[in-house]
Amino acid sequence: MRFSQSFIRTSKEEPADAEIISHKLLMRAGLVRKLASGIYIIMPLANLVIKKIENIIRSEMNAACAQEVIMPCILPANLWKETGRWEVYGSEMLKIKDRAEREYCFGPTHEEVITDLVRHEVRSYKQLPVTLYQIQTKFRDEIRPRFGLMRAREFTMKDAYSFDISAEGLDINYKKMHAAYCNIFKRCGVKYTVVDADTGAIGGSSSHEFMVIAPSGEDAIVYCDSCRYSANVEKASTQIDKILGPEIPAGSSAAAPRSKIEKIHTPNASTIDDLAKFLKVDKKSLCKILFFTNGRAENDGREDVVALISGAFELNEIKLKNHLKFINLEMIPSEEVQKRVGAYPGFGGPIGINPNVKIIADNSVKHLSDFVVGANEKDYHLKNVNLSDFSVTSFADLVMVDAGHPCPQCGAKLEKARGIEVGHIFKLGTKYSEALGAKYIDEAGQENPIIMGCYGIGVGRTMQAAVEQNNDQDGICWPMPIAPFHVILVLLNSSDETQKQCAEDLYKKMLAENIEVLFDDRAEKPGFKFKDADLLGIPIRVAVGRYAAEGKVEFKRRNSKDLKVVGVDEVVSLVKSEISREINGL
RNA sequence: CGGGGUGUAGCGCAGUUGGCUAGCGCGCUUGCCUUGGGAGCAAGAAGCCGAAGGUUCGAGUCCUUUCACCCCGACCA
Repeated sequence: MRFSQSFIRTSKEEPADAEIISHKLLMRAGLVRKLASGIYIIMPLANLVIKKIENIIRSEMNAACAQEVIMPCILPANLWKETGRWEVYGSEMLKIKDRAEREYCFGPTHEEVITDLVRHEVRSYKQLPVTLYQIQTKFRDEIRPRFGLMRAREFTMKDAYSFDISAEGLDINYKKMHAAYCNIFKRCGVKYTVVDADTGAIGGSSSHEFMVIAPSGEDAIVYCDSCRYSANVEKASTQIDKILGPEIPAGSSAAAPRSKIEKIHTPNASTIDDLAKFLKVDKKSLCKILFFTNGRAENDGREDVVALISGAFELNEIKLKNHLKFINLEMIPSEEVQKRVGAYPGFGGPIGINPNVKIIADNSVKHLSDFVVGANEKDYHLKNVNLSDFSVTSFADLVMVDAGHPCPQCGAKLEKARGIEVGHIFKLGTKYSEALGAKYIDEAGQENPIIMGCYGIGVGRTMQAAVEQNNDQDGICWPMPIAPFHVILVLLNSSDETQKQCAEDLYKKMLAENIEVLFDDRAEKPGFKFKDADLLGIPIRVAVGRYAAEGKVEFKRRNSKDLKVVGVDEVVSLVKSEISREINGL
């Protein structure tokens, strides 16, 4: 490609609405353009990168025996109503109607469609297992799109679905996909880590996320250096007894009140920190109360709950939401807490509240004795409270794990980092096959639901994550396997006939050798071209300049300061060996 | 959806005690000059001042409504 004829539009000025480095670089290097909030045009250069990522994905999927299909992006509503997700997915789904007022959505994910396909095509165990995938445009009407392709509303996703006759079969497929994903991200040249994850709206029994580590990542993860445990904080657990001491066994003498409950005056101490300071005790011995609701109207199935947790921890709302099986979880507005729950915000406690309100307690509460709770009266708390003083509806792990907490596996201190979720794999089990009646007949002639897994990769997000991880103050530094071009050939002085002839010859030679080369033949000054070359981040730069008269050119790697002057006749083979080493050697 | 903010040339911005012809930098066009890290000079093109309504002799500027976009939260590949 000749730069002079290309549709590459670079800019030295930063766009006003980009926050993170990769978004700025994507804009400055002319890789993407925004059409509307969360909706982007992929420019020619970015398209080259995306096609490379897609082809890496394809080769690994095919190697894992997955077969590519293309499902529609406009999906009929009835399938979604069958699984109940027409409601559950809610306003994140873009719903549309045709001229006959029939309802459709623009597909946000494809479990329903693929399961519908398989229930019609598969009858016998002999047809299983099978894994299908597609690379296709999705639309999710995100509440807040941001960071360019990082959280776009319209985006390209690779989604794969496996169908098995047994849990063991699913395990095998899940491991295969896990390995394929590792290969894919490694081949894309990004540093990633795999973490235990929450399954969210997709559902299923277990899942792992593939995270590209970057400070700008939207997810927090914790990991353990000594045993390699790692998890999204949404999912992570810890060892409570290492922090609070052993659990107090229910019904034992220790669980019985040791001292009488005592009402204490605690003026203005309405937060855990204030209260701990006021009472001169550790936060551990306090019990925090939080008020939640499923957000529905009073006469439309509203359910209010309170959650209890040791003052030593923060509450993880995702864990609570999963435990309650709520579609929605919101905090009750503090001005309504008294009326709805019968507790006094800031001085709230589980004793004496509205008996219809469920009390969900974190497991950490089992480790507390003679603790402090609010008295449900302004400026008063109760001390010497124990679990036997009120009735807990259910216990659950509700802890938000943080850096420094003990690793759930080995007890070492956990570290915290941020990551960009580029891939997510799920063991779905029979959630969709049962809802849609996707069954097979086994050897004994029995009908059973098919056991499913699903596996997603955000293609555009992976591209941007690669930029987020591979850049410097001058621009992008593409990893070789996904670089839009392998080489940028820069003619430094286009009015110098010797240089020009030399560069044109080299360009032809490289094309003849099938080298992916961008030829900067523009009549610009050298400095201008160097800046563009750095911004675009093409891994190898060959510059034709003042040494052209001696039959020599300059060879430079984007991610190194070293400049080599090499003969025109040897540069092509040098370029070729660098490219093949980095693409095949990874 | 709740909270905060911004809409003026392709991009980044100034101009808002109402006033005459709406400006600056970058980019763009033409010419000259220049060619090793985003050169210089000269000439030029480019704006329904987000949209609609109102107040006024007069609105980019004031009022009302509306739309779009961005940031903080929940959601996700």
